[in-house]
Amino acid sequence: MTVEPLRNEESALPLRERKKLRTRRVLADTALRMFLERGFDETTLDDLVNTVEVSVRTFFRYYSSKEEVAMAAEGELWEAYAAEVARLRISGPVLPRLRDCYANAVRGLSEDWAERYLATRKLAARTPALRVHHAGTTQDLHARLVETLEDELGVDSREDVRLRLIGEMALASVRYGTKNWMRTRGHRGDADDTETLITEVGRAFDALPGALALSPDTLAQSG
Amino acid sequence: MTVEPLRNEESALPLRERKKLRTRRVLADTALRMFLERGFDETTLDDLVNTVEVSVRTFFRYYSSKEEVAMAAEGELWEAYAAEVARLRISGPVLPRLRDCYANAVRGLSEDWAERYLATRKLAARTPALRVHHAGTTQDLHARLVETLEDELGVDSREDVRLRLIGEMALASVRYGTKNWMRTRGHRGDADDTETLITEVGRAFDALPGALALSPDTLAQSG
DNA sequence: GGCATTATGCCAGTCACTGGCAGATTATCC
DNA sequence: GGATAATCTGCCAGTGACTGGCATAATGCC
Repeated sequence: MTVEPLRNEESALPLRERKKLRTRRVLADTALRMFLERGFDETTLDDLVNTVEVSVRTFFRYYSSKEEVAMAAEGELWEAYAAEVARLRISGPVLPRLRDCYANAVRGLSEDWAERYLATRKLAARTPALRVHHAGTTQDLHARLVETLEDELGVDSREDVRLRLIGEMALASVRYGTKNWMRTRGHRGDADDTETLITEVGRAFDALPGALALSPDTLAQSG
Repeated sequence: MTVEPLRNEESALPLRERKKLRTRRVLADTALRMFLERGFDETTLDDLVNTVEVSVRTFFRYYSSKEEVAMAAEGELWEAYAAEVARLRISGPVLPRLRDCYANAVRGLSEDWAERYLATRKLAARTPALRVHHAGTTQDLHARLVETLEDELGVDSREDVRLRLIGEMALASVRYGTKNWMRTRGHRGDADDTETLITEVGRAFDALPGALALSPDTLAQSG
């Protein structure tokens, strides 16, 4: 297995932990590369683990499915977003805070994340199985967000459906802001990719009131 | 295979078509019953096809996956909803029309649908694989709705993100209205289940503006 | 009744995923 | 620095979802 440089300063960790971290990364990076080159369905897990020189059994100790390793970059984002919302102490309107949390989460990710994320989403766009997986993880994230909001606001989401709805709105904004980001970013990989992503997602958040009131008459004022 | 009565008046169809329709239904009904009794993961496809006395190969000519046959009732709803939106000619605010479409779609479904749907959703609530499948089909439905709205409104959803957002809002309302319906319906199967479902989903639609403006200060006015 | 069409069943195969156990590697304690 | 405990990894054999190809059977049509 090719030894790759560590992304952050986790060199302080014990040898065993560093090795595990590296295996995780090599698996995700190699998987992404192979899936993009040959296609997700056309690449078997055997292909992947042979390339990385790891047994199948070991693979499943790092990732719970072929889909998960493909979407590892998105998983990082979801984790960061959930953590950011968990730290939140709310006063004032909730939705703008959820938007801020997203920005903070993205800014806290590692240097090369944006590039990997863009590649991941491109792969998902052409792979039905990954779109389904994406939908599933998004729903899981929604459940976590709502649970956090329940604790923070002291409201039962079964009693007040608005908690669930606002969670959906936030995640919808994330989803379609990201989609627009992918379109604008095209094929190059700029250094300020993350800031563009944050801007696009912010735009989607801001478009929510307009979407709610959408009618043929209001189509003129776009956004 | 036990011969079940036809649900509607499709007796006019040629024999072959009636048989196919019946096989489809027996598969879905038996699957739902077995999954509820023994659990989704614990019931193999072999168990199912042996019970229905159909070969595995034939099963996959009717349903594309084990998940799909389990969620057949939801599939009927999604089809009806998409068809209803496709018939829509919009003037005035879009969101209330999407709510009406849902009501019309539900009212157009067959007599025993509500009972099967409730059972389906209960099963999905305790089966991770089905929750993922549900998320996936919802996303597919969203794509169809947005496409329809694009045609109807003459707007490109890539240019105006509000189209996508309003689709998400509608489907979120459907999702959480349904969740509340399941809670209120509990275990019995009333005759007016469908109207209660429509009412609950309507409530969720109406809660959207309040969700958008949600803040600790507005928590008092629930719904 | 005969022929074209279409549905079904069987077979053999691929691939994702899993439990259990043996062997290797790393951490820890003296 | 060497023994021991904890952990990680690989191998094996298996299950179960899903598929292509081909022969057979049922149905529709005349």
